[in-house]
Amino acid sequence: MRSRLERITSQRLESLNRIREKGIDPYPHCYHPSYAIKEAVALFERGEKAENISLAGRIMARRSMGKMIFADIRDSSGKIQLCFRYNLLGEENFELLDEIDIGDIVGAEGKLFRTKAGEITLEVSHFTILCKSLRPLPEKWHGLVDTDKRYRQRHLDLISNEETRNIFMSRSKIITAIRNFLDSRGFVEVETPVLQPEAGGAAATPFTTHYQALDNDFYLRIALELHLKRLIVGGFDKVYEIGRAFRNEGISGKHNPEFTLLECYQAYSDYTNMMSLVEEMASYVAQEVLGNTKITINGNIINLAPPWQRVYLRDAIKNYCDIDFEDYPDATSLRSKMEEKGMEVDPNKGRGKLVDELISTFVEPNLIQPTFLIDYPAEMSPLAKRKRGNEHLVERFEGFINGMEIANAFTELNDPIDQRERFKQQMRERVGDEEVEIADEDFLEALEYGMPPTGGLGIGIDRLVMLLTGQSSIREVILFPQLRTKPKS
RNA sequence: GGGCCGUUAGCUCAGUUUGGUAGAGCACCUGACUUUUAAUCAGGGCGUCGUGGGUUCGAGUCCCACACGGCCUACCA
Repeated sequence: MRSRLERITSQRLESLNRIREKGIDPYPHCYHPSYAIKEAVALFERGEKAENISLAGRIMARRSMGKMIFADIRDSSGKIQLCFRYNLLGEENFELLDEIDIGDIVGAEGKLFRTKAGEITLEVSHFTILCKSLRPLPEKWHGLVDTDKRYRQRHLDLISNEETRNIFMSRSKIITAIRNFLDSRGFVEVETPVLQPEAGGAAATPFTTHYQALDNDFYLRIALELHLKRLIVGGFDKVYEIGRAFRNEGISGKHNPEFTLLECYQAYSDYTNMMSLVEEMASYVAQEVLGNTKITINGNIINLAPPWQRVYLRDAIKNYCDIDFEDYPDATSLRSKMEEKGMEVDPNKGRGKLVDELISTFVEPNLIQPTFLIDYPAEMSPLAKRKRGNEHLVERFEGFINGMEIANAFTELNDPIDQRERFKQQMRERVGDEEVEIADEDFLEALEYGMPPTGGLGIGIDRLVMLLTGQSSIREVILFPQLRTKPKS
């Protein structure tokens, strides 16, 4: 027994053969429409002549009236209605329309007019089959809804759902705007290795791979930091990289194992300069992409315009959970205080990770308006420079918007002796199999040549896109999010 | 990793309470129609009910296991 799908596919294959029998190539090599659909519509609306124009796109709907057929086609710019008339096309061409289905891609020439109902429409004088589609598209009212299919078959999601198209158009515009912003300020974009002998620059579990040519196990990078700082040593005073980082950790609505990270470093700067950079960049990007620095999420109006609120981390934690981390100088005492508060605490966590837990549990959910948390405990941040006047703290901030961490930045540690000591301290204080910063000799040696005072910044691009497109799942802003392999049926 | 919910036609969904021949809309096929636009009208056929076991005279429906997905939770950005 044949399924519906098999019937439809075989009907379309028969149609394909009939097209070939007429001497027509159903898969021609190219077609050059004179306008994108949106341009053609704009032309017509301005009252300019729109005759002998050509358009191309996928057929999304078809309404046959007998001797007249309406069809909607869409290209990446927009949608337009085509009108095929028997007396204009002639019998042979009009009958060829029998072989054209929803989902096929066509080119059409003719002139634009406005129908009685007021819709701008191309009256087709000639058309060309550009690609025969063999499978039926998802349903026209609801589109493709099933999340599993939407992520696995993103092409169908993009064909069917305008919202999805808009999100990824926005994503592209956001990244372009970031590049424009940084380029205009004299930053140089670079590319550094994804495959690394040590996974440094953050504390996270890396993916491992084997480098055949070197007969060595390698890691996929978990951050961009160390190589970029080596470029600062090399004299690139303003550098950035937008690239994929990989962390072999949980998958959730806010985490994809491979994610896009922006890191930028500016010599002769400190973390206060990076705060200004973040504020200005975020509001520039929002203005460019949304035309506004105010965004609405979950009914909250969030204003990205500078200045963002600045709160000392110590004060924020005191404020939201009444713990002053300066009263607890080691992991043991802080852990018992947290347990006293009824928290279940992983005994493998060091003091830095414990403070991090206080932030994410008590503070982060409350930071809806853009907020910088400032000055972190030194053991949380082995790559950051100690705070002027308080050696237990480092000059670091994280930027939060809508209860989500967006940015992380510090005054970069450029004292090679302290840097070496801080790596050692990480290893010393490591408890169990806790992930900590790995000492990277190439990086340490570079620092010994001298790195100018430098401000550094990391921004999770996927999360920024979530924010600017109003999405609550990271999978909605990544074209092909990580999913388990489906078993073969 | 843990908890809850879900998986039925190419797509969107009913049907599961109370076991008794598998349903609708879109899409598709045939016919009518030269201003439709969720076109309309008449007719048509199409299913490994996620997978594998079990209970039963009989399972889409009840039970067990597994797979995949969603949300929450845990680690992290």
